[in-house]
Amino acid sequence: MRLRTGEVAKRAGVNVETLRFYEREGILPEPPRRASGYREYPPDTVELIRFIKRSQELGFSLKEVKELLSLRKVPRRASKKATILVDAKLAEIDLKLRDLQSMREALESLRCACASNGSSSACPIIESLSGCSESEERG
Amino acid sequence: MRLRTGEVAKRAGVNVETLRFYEREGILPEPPRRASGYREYPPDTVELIRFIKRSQELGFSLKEVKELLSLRKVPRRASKKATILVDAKLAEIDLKLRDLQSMREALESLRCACASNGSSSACPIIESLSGCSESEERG
DNA sequence: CTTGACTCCGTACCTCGGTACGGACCGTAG
DNA sequence: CTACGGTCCGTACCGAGGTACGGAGTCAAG
Repeated sequence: MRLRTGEVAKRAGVNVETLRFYEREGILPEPPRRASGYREYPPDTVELIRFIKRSQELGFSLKEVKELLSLRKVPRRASKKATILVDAKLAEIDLKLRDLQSMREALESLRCACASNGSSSACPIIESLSGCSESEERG
Repeated sequence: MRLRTGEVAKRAGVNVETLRFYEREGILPEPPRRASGYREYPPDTVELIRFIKRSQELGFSLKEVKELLSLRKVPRRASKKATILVDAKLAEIDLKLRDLQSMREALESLRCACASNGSSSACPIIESLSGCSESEERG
């Protein structure tokens, strides 16, 4: 049950050209080919692409996604360096989680602000993400 | 205590040109000018820019950031439509939070997998974000 | 064995989010 | 008054992440 480009693209919700693009960029592994040259993808390629797309929505670049994916196939042993990389990613994710959470709270309070009157001018949204306490220098 | 472009840029950690770019795009409001034409920013512009930058790291486009920012100045009354927009954003954020959380868990378990042996080939990372249960059609 | 949809490949092009350039003007320390 | 750095503006360019095009080969249905 192998899939061709069109089918994979349709199921994953992306353009066929995108598959070729990812392959060129080394993000998607080169699939086996028929004699005719047609690509034949294993079905779980669809999940892989969805993962890529979601990661992008979370603010990761393709380069970072590639990194993330490379973690799949560490040799189980001798992966102390991998662990370090994982820890770095975890920290990054935790930061995103915190930021997202405080943006959420800000929006929530903004929603309520329509009910309660409010004459203050300080904006909770901006306050939520403008902090510079923990992590300066991350641009 | 108003700031000029260079100072704002330095404090916010962006290029001076970026300020002009944001202004052109209508993301940053046009600041007052001196007689000479020099921009004079209120100091909280720095927070605003930091907000923009962090939002981008969370996967929001400049267009979305603009939308988010527009929520600041709804007239407190008659903002039922704004509430709808806020709710949409909240849902979007919740989805990001869930995805991020499950990516986090996957990475965490991957980290442990180095200690425990594991002969399975299913990858927790991809599994974490490949789900299609709740929200098909979000590309 | 034709037709129409699908796939191949290379190359060109596109949007987004900036960055850089260059020539003129401003502001202030010496 | 002269430097020298900051700022002005318009325009050109850049990298990331795709997207489109066009000509040729493939494959399954009729």
